[in-house]
Amino acid sequence: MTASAAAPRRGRPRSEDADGRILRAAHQLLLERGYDGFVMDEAALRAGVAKTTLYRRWPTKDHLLVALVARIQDEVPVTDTGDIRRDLVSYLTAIATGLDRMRRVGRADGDTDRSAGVVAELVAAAARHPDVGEAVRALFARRNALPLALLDRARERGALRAEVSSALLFDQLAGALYYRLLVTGEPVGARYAEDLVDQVLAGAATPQPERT
Amino acid sequence: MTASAAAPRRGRPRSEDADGRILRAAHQLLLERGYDGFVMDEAALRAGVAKTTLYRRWPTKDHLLVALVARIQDEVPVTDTGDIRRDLVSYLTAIATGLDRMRRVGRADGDTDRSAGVVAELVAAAARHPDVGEAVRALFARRNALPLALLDRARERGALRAEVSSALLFDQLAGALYYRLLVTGEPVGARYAEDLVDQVLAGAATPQPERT
Amino acid sequence: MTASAAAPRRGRPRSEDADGRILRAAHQLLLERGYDGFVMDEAALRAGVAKTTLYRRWPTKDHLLVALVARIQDEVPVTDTGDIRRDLVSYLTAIATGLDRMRRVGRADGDTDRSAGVVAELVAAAARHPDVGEAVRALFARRNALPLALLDRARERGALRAEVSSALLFDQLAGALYYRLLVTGEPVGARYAEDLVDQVLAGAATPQPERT
Amino acid sequence: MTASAAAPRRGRPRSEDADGRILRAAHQLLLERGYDGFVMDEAALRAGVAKTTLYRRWPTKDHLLVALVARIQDEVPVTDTGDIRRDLVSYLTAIATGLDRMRRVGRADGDTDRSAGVVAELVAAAARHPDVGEAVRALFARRNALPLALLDRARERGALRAEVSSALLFDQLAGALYYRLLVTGEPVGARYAEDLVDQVLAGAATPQPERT
DNA sequence: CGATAAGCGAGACGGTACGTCCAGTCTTCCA
DNA sequence: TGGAAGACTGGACGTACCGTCTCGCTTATCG
Repeated sequence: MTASAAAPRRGRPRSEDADGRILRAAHQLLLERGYDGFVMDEAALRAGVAKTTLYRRWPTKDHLLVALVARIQDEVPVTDTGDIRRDLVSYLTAIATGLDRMRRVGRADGDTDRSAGVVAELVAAAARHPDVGEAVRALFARRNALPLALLDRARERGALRAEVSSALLFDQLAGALYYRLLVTGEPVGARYAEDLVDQVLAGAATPQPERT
Repeated sequence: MTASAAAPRRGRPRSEDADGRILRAAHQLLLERGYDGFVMDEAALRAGVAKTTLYRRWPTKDHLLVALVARIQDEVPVTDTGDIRRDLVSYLTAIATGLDRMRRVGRADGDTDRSAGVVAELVAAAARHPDVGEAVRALFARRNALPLALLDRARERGALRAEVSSALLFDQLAGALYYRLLVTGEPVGARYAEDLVDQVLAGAATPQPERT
Repeated sequence: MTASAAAPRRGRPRSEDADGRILRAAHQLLLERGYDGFVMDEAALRAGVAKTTLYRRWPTKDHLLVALVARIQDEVPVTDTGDIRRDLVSYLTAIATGLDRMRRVGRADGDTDRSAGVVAELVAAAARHPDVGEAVRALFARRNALPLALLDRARERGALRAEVSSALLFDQLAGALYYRLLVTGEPVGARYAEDLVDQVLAGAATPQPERT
Repeated sequence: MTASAAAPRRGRPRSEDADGRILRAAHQLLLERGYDGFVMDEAALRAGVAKTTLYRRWPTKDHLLVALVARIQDEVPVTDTGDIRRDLVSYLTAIATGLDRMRRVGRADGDTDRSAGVVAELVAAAARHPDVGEAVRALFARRNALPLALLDRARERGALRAEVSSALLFDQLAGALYYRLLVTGEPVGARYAEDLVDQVLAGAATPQPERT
């Protein structure tokens, strides 16, 4: 009962085979060369596909790469054990690992550079094309839906204060991670995730009896 | 007793005049055209300087622009009124305003795109050249020193809990801002800054007597 | 029985139209500005063609200009009236005229400089790139085939001594012309051509009865 | 009896030491790199001299190199044994050898390219600057004075026909050599010199009794 | 003997062209 | 009409190298 009423598509249909080959080739090329070194001609060549075919599917290199990364990074596991601290830590650790893998893309093994690599370029790509920005934001909205729901549930069962905004809370957590990755370049490991969660949950201010 | 024995500088000294003209021209050009539209030839032309003179000072367009922005964005006012909440809010608001100005650079007035613009490009630039990354991180280290000191003082006088890490706390605050700007593209205004500070200070978890 | 099985040429063929426009524009530009003043950007601009299109066809400014001049200078008329003296004089005069025109290329009208101009630059270009040298030599081989044949015929019918080498003879004639043009800069006119031919034919030595 | 009345030169005199070092360094650099690869900065560096010092002496790279080559190539031995054939052959052989040495300048040993190398560039240099052209022509006038005198003497003593023009005769000889070197790139060896002289002296035309 | 004039080393500077790179479009032939 | 191949436009980039200029300093001669 797929709604598509046979959509009378005329002419030769797009090769689905090509789609796969392109994405596979693009993925590997990105891994080898990084964002800047990723060249459309080369991508087409490796996929055994004409450049036209690339551009028929994605209007821009930026579009292609954002789509590609969206595909790769889509799954972030969210567990709900009832222990909000534990769930958040494992979630953040997963993200941190993913980001760190992205960061190393296109680098030689010994490279100790702390810069943000591909992630930064994607952010820039989003900045260059409104629609790519839209896509990236949609991607993140989707990705973040689960953890946000997790936070909501935690609040509902009384593990979080009633006044707490889930969105804000999430910003504090994810933001710190991305800030480190994109801006200060400091490492983000499991330890950091734990400390972060602890401090976020506990709050920074000394207890204020009258504020209760 | 400064060891520098006057360093007998040989050859024609670099024209400080040129430096000024270049940075001024570059600044304006960046404002008008944005990162992508910023063209070295044009920058040289406007500064009344040969392109070689640009490249003698900065090996790359990325280098030049990062240096330029570093110059522009260097000053972020930090007040210390003794009321940590107030100080943080005003600091974050100042940053948010600065970022928002950067974001609009090179855009037509009516442009409603929520993307990160120049900031994202700078982050990407930092990702492309290790030395630019280094410079950016140094810049942020310098910029962040004052607010970090502010947090330290607040903790010392008992306004913050003793276990709180200033660095971590700062990440929660600045991170959230940058995350919104660079990734989700949601607006960051004064209201957001206030809510953020409140929640960060108060903590998310419900009071846990036994955790004390 | 030409083996070339139609070579199934794939992809977009090179625009012959572009070829024409380029060569026409380049020709005019060379006439106006001379070798040194000939600038690739300008040539592309005038031809209404991207610079890459130029470089796809000729790897270098030198290559382009040599090809261009080869095209322009290809035709040198050779007459065979049976009177070898007359034929040679008219041939040499034609060459001299052509060279002289080349020499004036890119010069203001009143310019009295006796230097070799474009011709010299072409020779230098040939010296800079082995393949250009090859092309130039091939060009001259083609150009010289006719006059050499003329000399051969003259010898066969007894107008030249049997021992005479056509190649050597040709060197004496053409060489003198080029030497004047390129090295000493003295003018080469019709009068000079006549005297040259006379002396070459007559020989320099006093008759040596015993040498017969 | 030099008219120069001590020319009251003021200021610091030019260092003759520098002159020597420059020319030596330039010579070697030219040999190593050829005309195109000869770079003023490098020449100055090697001579241990400021670029200014170069330009104070020669207004242009072309000027410097022409002066340099003039210096190197100045001496061509002319013998006068009374046997005009022999004298010419040995003279031409000497020139041919010199040219061939020039041709190989800046080339790797195995290089089989037949192009004219430095000689051609000098000719082009002469074409670019009127005064360099003048200098080159003066140089050749000086160089050619001796062989021309040789020819004159030969004619006077009856070894050459009375009507023969020395200048023209010389053009036939030297011209052929330069033509081969600069244009056709064919080798010029001792054998060629002999054949050339023979044919030039004998004349090409069959004896024409009535032309006497 | 100090003023003056030039030479010199070092290196920045202006200028200008070159050749390259790459994104994205267009044209041709083929399935 | 999709696709492969590859030429094409467009535009910036960074480089190269020439010849000039500006420092601070040195070396001569003149008054």
